[in-house]
Amino acid sequence: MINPLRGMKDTVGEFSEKYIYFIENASRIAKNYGFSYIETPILEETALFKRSVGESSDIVGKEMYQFTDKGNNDVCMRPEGTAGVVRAFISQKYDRAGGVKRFFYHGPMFRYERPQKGRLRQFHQFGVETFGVQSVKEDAMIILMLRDMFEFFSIKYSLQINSLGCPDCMPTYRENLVKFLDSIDGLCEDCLRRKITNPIRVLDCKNENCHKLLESAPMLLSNICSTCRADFDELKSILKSFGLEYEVNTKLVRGLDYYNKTAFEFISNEIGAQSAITGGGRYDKLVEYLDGRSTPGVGFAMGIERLIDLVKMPENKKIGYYIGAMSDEAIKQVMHLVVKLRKSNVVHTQYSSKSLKAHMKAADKVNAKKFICIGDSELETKTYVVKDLDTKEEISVELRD
RNA sequence: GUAGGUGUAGCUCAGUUGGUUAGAGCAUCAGGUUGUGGUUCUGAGGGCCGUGGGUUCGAUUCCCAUCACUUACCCCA
Repeated sequence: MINPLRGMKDTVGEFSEKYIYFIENASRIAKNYGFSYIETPILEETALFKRSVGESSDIVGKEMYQFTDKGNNDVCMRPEGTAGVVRAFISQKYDRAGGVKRFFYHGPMFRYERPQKGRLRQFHQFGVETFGVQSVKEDAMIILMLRDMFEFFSIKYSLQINSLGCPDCMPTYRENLVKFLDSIDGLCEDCLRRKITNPIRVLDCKNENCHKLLESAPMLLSNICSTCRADFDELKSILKSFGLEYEVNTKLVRGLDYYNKTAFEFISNEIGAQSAITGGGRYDKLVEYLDGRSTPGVGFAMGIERLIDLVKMPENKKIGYYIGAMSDEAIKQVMHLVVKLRKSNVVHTQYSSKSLKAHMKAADKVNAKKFICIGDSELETKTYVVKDLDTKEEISVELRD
């Protein structure tokens, strides 16, 4: 027997029902907010992710499905969605055209990691990206849209926000932080490594000892420039005016190199260790890094497998028809009626003749609302009965060839 | 890579202090005297007890290895 690869799952059964429901409704809400659908290739040049996500991140460093294709190109399967969308934005020359573009996307992403709860090697993200809006009002609007989505799906969350600063204030802060880190002893192994590769992430360490050592570390938020500060204050005041609760987490860091200014995470405490169900923020320099004309950007990505268990589906109502045959002669007649009704209804049927009782049981199983059964007497009288399985009402209908 | 947990029917799990024919619930299928359902009753099918080796007269059970799944660390959505 051939099994699926480690960390790969089939989308079937209850998961597929929920998946479709999620995608349809998240898409609908995104459209209400002015986003339009974009789909980019799963396979991209490896350089795209090295330059955008950043070589210091584990994603690029050791988790990419990377290989050389038959044309000798260094390619990899996308580990995240933003890089591809930004690449497409530039490829379409939207950066030259100017103006505002809003996109939403969804689909599989690939990271070669050890699978655990809420983490697969092939997983699915839903995300949005806005290009060409410098105002932090867009950041706020995107966060408000997420609130709409989570409310629609009845998902409980908490929101954390932070500002990562900009190219004017971040480098200075980073230097100060490294100086501070050099001055202390006893950091864990991971932090010593992070000090070199991506010092900001030391702040995020879960090791208790490191936590203590970092209590007197310089904080990002108290070192950002006046522009960043003003934007962050405006973001907070907008969220407040919409009654959206948030927590400022000065240690919140995005794992991807391209983020600046606004960073946020939606967190659930009901799903295990991988509690971040959505992460996002601003990336004003990314278009430029990827050789486009400088264009600000902001967006988020949600991990669908992480939040799908929290999605509450509406109760399924009885819908459509069940049509059964009670004699072999009636099967053909049933098939004709089934095909006719399927032009505008969900219709279930079976190709074998069964007792009326057996058919009714089958109709209940598929949750049909209307029930039709055709046997010898129906063929003889040229009429059949449509029974409503909710109201138990029956109406007689003429059987035509 | 590291650490813990789990592998028995399609699914969820019992069980065997080592012994002939391995159980339950759910699901599936067929019936409950000629054609009115959702709860019920009866019956049937379905298992290399994860794989390989060891101990033993005998292993699904004990020992070793291995693989798979799972949770957690790292990282991230």
